[in-house]
Amino acid sequence: MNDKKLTRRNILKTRTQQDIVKAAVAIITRQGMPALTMDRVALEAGVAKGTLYIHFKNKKEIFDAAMGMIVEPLFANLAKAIDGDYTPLQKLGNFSRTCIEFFDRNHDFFRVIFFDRNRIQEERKRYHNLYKKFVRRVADIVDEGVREGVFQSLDSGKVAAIFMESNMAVVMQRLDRHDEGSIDDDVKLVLGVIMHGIAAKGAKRLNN
Amino acid sequence: MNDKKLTRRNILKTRTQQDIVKAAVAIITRQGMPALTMDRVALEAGVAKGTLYIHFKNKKEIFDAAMGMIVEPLFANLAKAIDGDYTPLQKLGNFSRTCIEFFDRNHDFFRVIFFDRNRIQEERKRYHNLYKKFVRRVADIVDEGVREGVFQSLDSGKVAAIFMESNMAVVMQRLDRHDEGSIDDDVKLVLGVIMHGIAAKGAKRLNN
Amino acid sequence: MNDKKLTRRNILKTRTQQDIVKAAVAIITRQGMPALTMDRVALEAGVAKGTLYIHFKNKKEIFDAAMGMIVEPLFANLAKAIDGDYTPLQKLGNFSRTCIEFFDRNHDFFRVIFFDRNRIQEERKRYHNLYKKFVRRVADIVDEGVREGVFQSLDSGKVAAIFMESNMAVVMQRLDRHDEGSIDDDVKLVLGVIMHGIAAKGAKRLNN
Amino acid sequence: MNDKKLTRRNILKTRTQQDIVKAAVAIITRQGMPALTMDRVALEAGVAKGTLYIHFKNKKEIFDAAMGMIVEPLFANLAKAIDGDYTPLQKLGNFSRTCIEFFDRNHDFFRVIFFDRNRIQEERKRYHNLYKKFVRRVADIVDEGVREGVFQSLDSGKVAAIFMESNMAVVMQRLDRHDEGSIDDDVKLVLGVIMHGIAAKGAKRLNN
DNA sequence: AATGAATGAGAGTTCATTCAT
DNA sequence: TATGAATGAACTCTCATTCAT
Repeated sequence: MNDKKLTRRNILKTRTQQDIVKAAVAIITRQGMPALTMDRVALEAGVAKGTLYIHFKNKKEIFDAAMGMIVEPLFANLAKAIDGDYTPLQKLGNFSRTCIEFFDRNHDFFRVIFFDRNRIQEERKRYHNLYKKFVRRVADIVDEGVREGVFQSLDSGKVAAIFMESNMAVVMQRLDRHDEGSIDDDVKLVLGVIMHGIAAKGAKRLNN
Repeated sequence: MNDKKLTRRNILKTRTQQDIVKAAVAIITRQGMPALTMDRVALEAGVAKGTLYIHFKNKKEIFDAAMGMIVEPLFANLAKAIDGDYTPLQKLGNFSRTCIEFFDRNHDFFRVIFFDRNRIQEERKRYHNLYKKFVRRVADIVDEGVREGVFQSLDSGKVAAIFMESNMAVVMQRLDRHDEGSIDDDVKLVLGVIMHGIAAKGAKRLNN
Repeated sequence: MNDKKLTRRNILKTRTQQDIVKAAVAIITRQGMPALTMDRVALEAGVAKGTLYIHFKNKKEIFDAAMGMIVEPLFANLAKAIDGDYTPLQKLGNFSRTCIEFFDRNHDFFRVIFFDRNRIQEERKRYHNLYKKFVRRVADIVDEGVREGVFQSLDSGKVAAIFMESNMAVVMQRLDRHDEGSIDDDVKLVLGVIMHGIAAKGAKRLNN
Repeated sequence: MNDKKLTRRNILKTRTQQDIVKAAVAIITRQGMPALTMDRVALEAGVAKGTLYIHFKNKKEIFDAAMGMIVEPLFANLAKAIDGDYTPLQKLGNFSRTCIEFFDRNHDFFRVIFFDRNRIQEERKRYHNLYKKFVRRVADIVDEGVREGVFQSLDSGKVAAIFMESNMAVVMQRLDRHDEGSIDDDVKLVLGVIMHGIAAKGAKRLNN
């Protein structure tokens, strides 16, 4: 019993500590990350500013705890999704489902992170709008291909987004690896995957 | 004479404006976005701080101009890439090439934007590292599939990134559209595209 | 029994109080006076912060007790040194010995108090260095006088320090007494004492 | 003319800069060093807090400037006093006079530094009082010696202070040099100087 | 058009002190 | 008596913005 109490404490720490982290999450969710100031956290958590420093060494630790509270479950679930005794294809499926479910569950939070409803950083809004415009135009291309019978009939907006993000995936891999290899090869890679997927050539199709 | 003067003035004004924007880009590139302060921009541009406010309404406008200076060419090129008289497939290829070329050309800038070389905000580093860890684990799954003969042999790191970003693409579409439709369907969509691509079923393969 | 309990309590209370005071002394000695915070005292003493306020009214009282613990013995010994049945000269000798012995015994503590080993307040360091520079220069003057045969051959650094502090002694007496009397007279006083001492003119010399 | 202006500027810098330093000096003088906060300096100087950071990098620089404004002249004069073509004895005399004059001139400032009229650090007051008590007791010893005909008749308070500070001079030399040499020798040194001075044995007395 | 000193709100952090348990 | 979480004022420092020159 005492044990349980202690364990609980260890996991959730103090009520106040929880309140603070929750406050941080709420602020990020409602106002965006740049709004995360110690004053606001204290106000939202209903404690004095000094109290924050009893429970956390500094702002970074509060931020980390807030991110952890949101994001850690994702990574935990993701790990579970691909660690079991599954075929590679099943693993990809699990991964995909876990991702989508997770962001669905936390949509308020991530809508802010990604599209930031917040005041200050609305600079991105403009680029977000431009981005959306291009998604639409790529979707038009997809629709065009569907009409011409060269593409399958799928949700063209989502397909367009997949295509664009696939390019970004390759771009970021190049950036991160400091890889300045053949652009042609990477274009072929993206196009190949988008057009024909990664399934082995003789493999039978997934049943949808 | 007056004309000349005016022209000169216009050029000079433009020059100063350009200097300021260039300074902003240089600071972001070298020191990261949180280092973008008016003081630093003025110093880098070789003008007084007050001068910035003659040419730009506020910091946001300088930031926008800096982003514009970098990003606008991308959107212009992207537009060119898909506006001409091409087949849908060619358009996608053009789009892909334009993207990769562009980020390659501006890799210094975007490495900072994406991976945030700077000191203070290294909070993200942790999440970036977690992300990279998962890319590696998904790449392992891909390799596993290759060994089992169910996936083609491709750069598994890039394929993993494409897969993960494809999921994010769908997630963000859902977020943006406030679409809470069937998760299963979206999992199928992602898996379908990743496995078999979007090419119409009878279509002949791209030649690589 | 109740007696015993009370006694015990009294001892325990005293023990805790002693622990606190010892902790304060240790912190000052090791880390300097600005490091003397209630948190650190509590940690060092092995009690909770609130406990400090049971035994002492406030920080000042802890500081006073700590200073007292160190300095009181000096004043006690000093009193003993000059209270007995000695000649004036013997008293001065006792006084001198008591002083030097005392600071020797507590050198760690006073090196911090005087020379401020700590980081933050290194402002003083600069003035301390200037002071030391002047001690050296005055020592050079003393050495010069020795070579010229007008001064005795003594530890010129210590003599220089004695001379400089003698001036400060007079300065502080003037300050404390709000004495704005003849500067010439005080210069003569210092020079007279430094050159010929205070011994009555006919008196025979101390034997060294 | 422009030259003069520039020179002036270089020496005195901006008016505001002067105001700030003066404000710092005033605060130290009136309220003691711990009262030197940026808020108070700004208030006293009649500028905004942010303005302080235009003219000084941080608090330390303001403090240094304030100390410099007061103390630098002393060191400059002291240097002048001992650098000229004087006999060693004259140099000591010049030094002494410079010291006393200087502290007389800045008595307000140094009374605070030494005896601190301020609230917070009144801890020292107690020790200052103890110190004064001992000066009085040593003065009594001196008077006793005078009556017994072994000491000359001088201002016994100042002589007592000189004696006590001479001991401190030796103590601090020992502390600073980490010198743990013979205490007896140092007692003899102090007593010797106090009793007979440092003049060479055959030298003729100063004329007072 | 250009300057740069001045502003002032607000940031993160520290710490002596209080008080319910 | 002992605890330690909570307080809140005070601290140093940053920075976008204004404005007289």
